[in-house]
Amino acid sequence: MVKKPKIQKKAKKIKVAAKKQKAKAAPSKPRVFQTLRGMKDILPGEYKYWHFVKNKAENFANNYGYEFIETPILEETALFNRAVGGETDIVSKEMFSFTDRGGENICLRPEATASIARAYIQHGMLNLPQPVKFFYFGQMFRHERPQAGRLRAFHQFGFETLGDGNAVIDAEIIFLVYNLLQDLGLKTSVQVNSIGCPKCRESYKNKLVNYYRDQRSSLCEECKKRLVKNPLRILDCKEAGCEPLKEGAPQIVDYLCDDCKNHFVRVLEYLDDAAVPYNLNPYLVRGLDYYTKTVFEFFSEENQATGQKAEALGGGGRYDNLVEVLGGRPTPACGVALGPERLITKIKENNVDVPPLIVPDIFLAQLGEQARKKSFALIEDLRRAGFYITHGLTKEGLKKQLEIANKLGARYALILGQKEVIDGTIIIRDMEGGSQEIIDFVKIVQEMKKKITNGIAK
RNA sequence: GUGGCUAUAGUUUAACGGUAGAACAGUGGGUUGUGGUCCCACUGGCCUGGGUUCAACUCCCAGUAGCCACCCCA
Repeated sequence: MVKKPKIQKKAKKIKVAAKKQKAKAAPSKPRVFQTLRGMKDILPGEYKYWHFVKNKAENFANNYGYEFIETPILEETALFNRAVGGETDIVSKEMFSFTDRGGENICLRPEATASIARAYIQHGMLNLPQPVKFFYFGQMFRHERPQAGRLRAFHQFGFETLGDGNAVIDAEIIFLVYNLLQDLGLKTSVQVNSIGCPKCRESYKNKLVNYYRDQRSSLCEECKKRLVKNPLRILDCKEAGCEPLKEGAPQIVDYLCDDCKNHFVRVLEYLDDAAVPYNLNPYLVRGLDYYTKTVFEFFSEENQATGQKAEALGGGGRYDNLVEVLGGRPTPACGVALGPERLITKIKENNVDVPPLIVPDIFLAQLGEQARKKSFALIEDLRRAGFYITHGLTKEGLKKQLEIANKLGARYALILGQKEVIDGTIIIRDMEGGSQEIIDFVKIVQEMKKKITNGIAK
């Protein structure tokens, strides 16, 4: 390395000093904050999509008899350890968990089913008529590397049925979600599998381990570990060495016990009867420990067609042992979760026609102080009469106000100026055609009722 | 968590080792009582920190964030 001449060094020093002084002289602006990684604001422009999805989901919940429930976002970390499983990815590497001021080990919930099972037990809901059916919608948190459609703070909504082990329940949930997705304008397909109960799964695991042990050398490193820890997951692996092997692997459906097999067959029969198209996927293994018997995932259809690797729009299954694992009485249950962010992405991609949020029926424009005062009272009258109304009370000039009315998409503008105040009249302007009529001020509410209930609006 | 790509007005973007132009949006005006078209003007920007250089928005490094792949799932 060449040493710099002294003069240059000196110049440098002066420059740095100058910079420092500049920094002092001009007090730096406060820094601008931004959302944490993987978290985002839902802005008004985006909101109609959220309203669309949430609204439809809530309607389905009502129609299918699911009651609304909200559980806290913070829970004891141990809850998920126990329910979801300490070895699962979600718990072992994706939880926002920390020790709070009281020394308690708590976390932001990574999913909702565990909380719902907890609530069911805590509030003695086994004493309610069974099954108990819940609908939830809320934020979940997973500390993952974010990208489109995978966030650290994201939403899930879902349907859970506790207290009934009948296969109809599984089918109904799949059917419900299938219909909901269609109603949202999304063509989807369902993949279904059964992973049996702990008993038959155990015997299947042995078969699977035997099969793979013979080919151990072709397995990837990860799968060699899985062979011991969680052999079912090997079926999920996409490594070049592992993937082809699953062709010859024993399939769990062939090893289900009578009870599990019957259950699965019945689920499929119900789906057939309801004409829900589904694909049997013997390799579908869900990543949460609490699942038993039926498991399923929903994908958008074009992803299947193009073979593009798809994120699931939703998934779920039966979890007959969860309540017991969490200290409750043995209680069969089944549920599903969906991701509104992903649904919205698809809705946009498919150009689904999403209705705008409330558009004002009426915009009231005013000119002059007297008119403004009179308008203030009139707006309230119109609101009470049930109209969606906005106004330009803070504005001067008609042009400006009509411009706003136009941008908002208001159907009618009411114009109240000095002239009208003196005459005791008001102008109704049809914003689409531009035609205007002058009405007696006292008759305006009645007149608007005529116009707007006459099928033009709402 | 590992690897790759990216970062310029509110948004989408252009150019350049000598500090930046556009379109759309916003504001004001043309029209002080009439919107959606048109015309004019204005506002507003190089993610942060370091380094190389006489000079960095530009090159290098780090941080941060976004996107992509893996992992996994919503």
